[in-house]
Amino acid sequence: MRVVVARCQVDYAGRLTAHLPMATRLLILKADGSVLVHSDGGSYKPLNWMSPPCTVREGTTEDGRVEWTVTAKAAKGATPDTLRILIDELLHDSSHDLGVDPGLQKDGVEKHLQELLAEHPGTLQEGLTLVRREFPTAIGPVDLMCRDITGISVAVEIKRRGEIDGVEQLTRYLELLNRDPLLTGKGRVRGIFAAQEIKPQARVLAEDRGIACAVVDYDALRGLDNAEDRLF
Amino acid sequence: MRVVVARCQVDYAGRLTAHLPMATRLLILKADGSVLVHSDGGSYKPLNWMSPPCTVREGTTEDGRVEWTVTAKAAKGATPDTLRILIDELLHDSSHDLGVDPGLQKDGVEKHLQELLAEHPGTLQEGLTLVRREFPTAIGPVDLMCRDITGISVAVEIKRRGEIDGVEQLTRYLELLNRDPLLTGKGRVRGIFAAQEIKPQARVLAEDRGIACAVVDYDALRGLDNAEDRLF
DNA sequence: TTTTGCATCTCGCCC
DNA sequence: GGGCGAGGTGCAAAA
Repeated sequence: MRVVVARCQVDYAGRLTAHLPMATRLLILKADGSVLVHSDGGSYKPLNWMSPPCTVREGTTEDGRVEWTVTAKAAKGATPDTLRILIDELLHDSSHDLGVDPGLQKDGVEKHLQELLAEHPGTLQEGLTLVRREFPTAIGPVDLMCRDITGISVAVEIKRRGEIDGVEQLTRYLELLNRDPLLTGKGRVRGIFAAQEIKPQARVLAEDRGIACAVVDYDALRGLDNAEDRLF
Repeated sequence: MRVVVARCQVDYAGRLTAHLPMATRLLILKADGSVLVHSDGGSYKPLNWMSPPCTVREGTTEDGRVEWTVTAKAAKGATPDTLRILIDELLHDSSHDLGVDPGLQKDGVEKHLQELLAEHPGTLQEGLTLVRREFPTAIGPVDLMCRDITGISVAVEIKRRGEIDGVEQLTRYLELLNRDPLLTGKGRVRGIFAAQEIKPQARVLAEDRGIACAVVDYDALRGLDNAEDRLF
């Protein structure tokens, strides 16, 4: 990895064109050829960049300044994306051998929430029992298929943040599920939209379509789980 | 901006928990307190990070190693996100004054496509004329509201890539627009789904709902525009 | 391999 | 400040 601080000007041409006027920035050249251009603010997104696979060519302009030309591997029949970095003044330049990174270990995303709710469907609605997780349909799997105390089927869609498109998704599932006589024997399939946070518009749309909303407390669910673990 | 290369171990606790085992990485501390942890590969996304606003506190562990604790500004009533970086060996450490960045100038995204189609609605369908761009409705603006040769209103949704959620969006608009007697005078409002590329599933859904699909040639439209410029 | 859907998404616009 | 849509989205699991 090469780390450079330089006064530079950057031009990108590809799916869009973008231009960065001359200013001091941090330039990172990774081992795979990818390049990042960072300023001293903003979030993790660089001002400009080139994703791998790509190649960097170091050249010199007519007036003797260094210019890097980063070229992406061209897609079939298209002009490849290019990033031109014109360097006016080099303030720092160092290279480092980082080796291969062992990678990130994550925990606590939607899958985990689904596991916890599959273990404790009763927290969504009194008496609800699990039929199966990832219940397959022609347009994709329903997160949880359950049955309520009266035997009616209940489809549960789980999101971390409940927004309007999640309600649309559940609506499509319900439309399809309600054509299946095996599921509608005891009455029309109901829907529950479960999320750690449900946006107002999503709630309105869900209620308008007769879909129940359930706000899920992740920490409390994890607590339930740990409590049971201690019993066995 | 401080640039550090170090053998380090990183732990994040917040919306999820994540752990990075001890390895050599690039650490960037920006002027606003934000921190990025990069490996020598992947794209522009860091392995781990903390977004501003946040603060960094440099401390020492019992065994004498340096540890940075990055704490995000806490959301109301929630435990704040934290990032702990334990440094085993410092391989590089330098600070640089970058100043304020003048920022990125962009050109050529969806807005431009919308402008071009607003100029040339006839390329979507013979005889189509523009009523207005960003036609307001209660659930958001319709990209283009047009009228066809028979006087029927036509709502156009424009996407760079046409996927299923775009069809859903247009469907919601049409549902609403068709309740307005001012628009339905000459017949039900029709929909056109316009994109540079339309995914098969989106096409099927659109046709199932009586929505026409239009694949847009961005370069050809730009050509039309330039040709007209030359006439005046 | 391509497609699909989530993300500690980020970012910008408009209310 | 919150909501919503777009992104040169990135990313990984599934098909």
